Amino acid sequence: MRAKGTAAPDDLGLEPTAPANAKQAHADLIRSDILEVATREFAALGYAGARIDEIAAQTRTSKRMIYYHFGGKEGLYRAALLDCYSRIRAIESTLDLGARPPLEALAHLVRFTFDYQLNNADFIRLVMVENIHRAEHMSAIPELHGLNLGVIATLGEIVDRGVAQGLMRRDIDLIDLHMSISALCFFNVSNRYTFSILHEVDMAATRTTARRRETVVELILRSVAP
Amino acid sequence: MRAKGTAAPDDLGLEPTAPANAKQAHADLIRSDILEVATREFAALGYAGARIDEIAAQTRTSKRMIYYHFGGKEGLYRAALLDCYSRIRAIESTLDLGARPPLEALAHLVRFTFDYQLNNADFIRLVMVENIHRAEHMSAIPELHGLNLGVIATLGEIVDRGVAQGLMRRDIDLIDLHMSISALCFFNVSNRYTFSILHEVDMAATRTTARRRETVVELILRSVAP
Amino acid sequence: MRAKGTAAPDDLGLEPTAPANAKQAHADLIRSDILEVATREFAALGYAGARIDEIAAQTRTSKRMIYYHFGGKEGLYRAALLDCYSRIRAIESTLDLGARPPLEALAHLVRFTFDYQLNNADFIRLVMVENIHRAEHMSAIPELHGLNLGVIATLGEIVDRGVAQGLMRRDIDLIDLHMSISALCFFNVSNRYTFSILHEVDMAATRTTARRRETVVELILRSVAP
Amino acid sequence: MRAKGTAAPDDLGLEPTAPANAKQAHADLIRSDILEVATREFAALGYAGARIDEIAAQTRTSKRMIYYHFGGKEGLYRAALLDCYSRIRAIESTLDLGARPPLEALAHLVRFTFDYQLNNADFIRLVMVENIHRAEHMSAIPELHGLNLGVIATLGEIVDRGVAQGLMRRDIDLIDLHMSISALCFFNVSNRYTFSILHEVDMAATRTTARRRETVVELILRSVAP
DNA sequence: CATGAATGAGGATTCATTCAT
DNA sequence: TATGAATGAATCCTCATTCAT
Repeated sequence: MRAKGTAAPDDLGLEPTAPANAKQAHADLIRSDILEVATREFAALGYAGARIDEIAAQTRTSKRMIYYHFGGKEGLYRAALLDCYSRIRAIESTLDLGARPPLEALAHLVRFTFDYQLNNADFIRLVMVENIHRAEHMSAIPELHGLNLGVIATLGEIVDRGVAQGLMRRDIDLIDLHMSISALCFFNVSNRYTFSILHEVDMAATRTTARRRETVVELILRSVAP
Repeated sequence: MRAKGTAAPDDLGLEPTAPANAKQAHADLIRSDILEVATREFAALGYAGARIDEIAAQTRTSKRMIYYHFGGKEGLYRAALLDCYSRIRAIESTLDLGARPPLEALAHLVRFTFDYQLNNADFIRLVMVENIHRAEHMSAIPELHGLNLGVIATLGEIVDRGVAQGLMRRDIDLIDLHMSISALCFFNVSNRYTFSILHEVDMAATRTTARRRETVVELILRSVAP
Repeated sequence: MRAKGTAAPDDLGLEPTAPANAKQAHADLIRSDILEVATREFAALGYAGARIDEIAAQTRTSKRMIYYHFGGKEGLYRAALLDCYSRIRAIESTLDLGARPPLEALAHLVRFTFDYQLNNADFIRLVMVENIHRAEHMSAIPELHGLNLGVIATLGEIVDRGVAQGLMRRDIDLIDLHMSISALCFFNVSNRYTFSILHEVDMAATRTTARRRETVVELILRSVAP
Repeated sequence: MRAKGTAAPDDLGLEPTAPANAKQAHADLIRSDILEVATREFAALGYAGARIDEIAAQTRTSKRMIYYHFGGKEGLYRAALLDCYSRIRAIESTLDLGARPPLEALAHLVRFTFDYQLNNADFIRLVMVENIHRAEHMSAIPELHGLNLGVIATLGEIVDRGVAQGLMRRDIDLIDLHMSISALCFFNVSNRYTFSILHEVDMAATRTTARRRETVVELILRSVAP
């Protein structure tokens, strides 16, 4: 399908190398511009619903550049997906939870996760889109395989300390715990629209959101208590 | 535009009336057939990704009949959505939770929700699709507005009894509680594919699923404890 | 194309025979009902633009009846066309112009034509539709061939008297005269919309119309003056 | 929806700018080609009756290009309409009637109008089609609003001179006069087919046409006489 | 790199008409 | 006679992608 082997997608690694020169820097800007629009469009309309023409129109460049840099619609979608995951992982790695007491660290992690997902709805929606497609695109991106193992390790350190201090149960399954945190934070954004209609409430309201965050924190803290 | 006699989508109401005659019964069968296929296709490919041609090919009727009975792609999608919600509501109303002790009733409700969503992945995926589209189709289906208020009421009775018996906290927010249950059950199905890749586990494995169900039950029970 | 030889179209002769019985009378009512709607729809949307479904929906009967009585879309269109022409001919034959002085008779004929066309815009539009289709449907309706020869004859009597009395030129071509009358009256209705836009006036305004009628009368009278 | 670069319909303005380059020149040729065929087809079959497929088949390009350049059936129709009106206006502006004596100028204008309409039957038919649709497409083309006011002005100069020289009545309404000219010339083409059948004559015959032209000229001249 | 033009393969939708009861 | 259901053959339109300059 893709014409020539544009190496572009592989350039989207997690550590952006310093641009060799001004030309490369410009190219990076163009890529960022396109990716930003693409993320929004794929998140808003799904993979099939997004339009290359529309994405190009919202960019400062032309449709031709999308094909040049990303090879096609699928390449663009994959790049957007990888870009989103790269961002969150980069930020997560700066959390420095080791310095806090275990329960506080856990609460902090939950709040961070809650807020990040709340403020990055397009990322959440992209993950939904990907799940609808049974993660077939994600499967093809090696960088994403096991990407969250680092988060699990971080969680492990917190739990280890919590158990050692008698503040947490001994039989906590880390993946289970992470899944609970993710589920409770994710749903808040992912199902906002249908939930609002089914219950005739406004899930996007700020007050609702603030209360919900604390509910989630407490839920998680209770779940790890001995 | 369409002449008469195609109130089909409205016929998908919650109380299916007995077909007046053999002809109508046949039409109902055809509608069911189409809806079943449509649900699967929309769930698998999203709204834009699903193909009317493909849906028609998988039914016993022709593409033309889809337009006759449902008016078009959007009408079909809406009908599928309403059908899914109607089913779950119908089943929920038979749970008879009032006969059980409060904590057991709550646990039963959680297990039922968990299993139903696990066994009706297409429904879950359809809800995801709808959220990607900001519930714009759902908004246009009056029957769905406030549909879950009944579930909230049921939950309220359980909590009332729980509080009265000193088994539950006094300050439980019903919608919050319902949201937690939904989130924990939903995620399990909705994010199965991406989660499996990010953590290099198989979320669909039966053992994993069984353990997860009990984790969720315990999480909820702990959350309501005084 | 048409299934069986429904004799219906031939029944639409110019002299409606007295209905043999109540059943026939009912059938006539149905035909009238359908024809009225059909005339309006064909006039409003053209032959191809009119919809059998829509026409049926506006009648008190069903689509099936259109096929039963008129055989199909083309039969219906032809019947509507014939019906319109039959009406105008029937009315024209009651004008009794012979009793008036020649110039007055001519003026009367012009005013009648002007008003009739003004008040029967759907008829005018149907004639336009037919001309767009190069009168191919009309060609197939024998009753319409030479239908206006009677009007020409009437005009001839008036002119003969006018010439005899020295009130009109000797070299008047009757068809030419009739065409001028028709043209001036027809245009008023047929080109109302485009003319209004091109000249930024409202041709449908009552005052405009009244003045225009007298302009036309005078134009014709001047044209026959010796 | 459509990305950029397809301002084609707007390019059909009255003053065709010189194509910037060879590529654009080619595109203009293609647009002309399409427009020519479209005018013919819309004129022959009406708006709904014309087929995009058929139009495409008669051009040197593909159906896809029609959508690219004109956006769709309606855009194509509008472009054809605007094109026709632009042509006639362009030609009218070269008539140079000011150099002739008033009655001769008027006669010349009538003959020109008569001949132009006779030789551009597709234009006339397109105007009919537009009137059947109550000029809804024309309304949406700003360039056409008040387009004929220039012709009225030209007519005004002639009449002014005619009145000054005592050759014309003082109370001539310019729009009325223009309407009479238009009506008499238009009918000749527009109602050719039905008129021929109703009167069993051949309105398209050359001799008939030549005589009719002089009849119309005389009619108009008589109408302005003092 | 940039841009307008071009394209084939599909995809949603419509319509006149017929059938079964 | 009346009505809902059914249908095949179009018909309009869209999309990802490529080409020429």
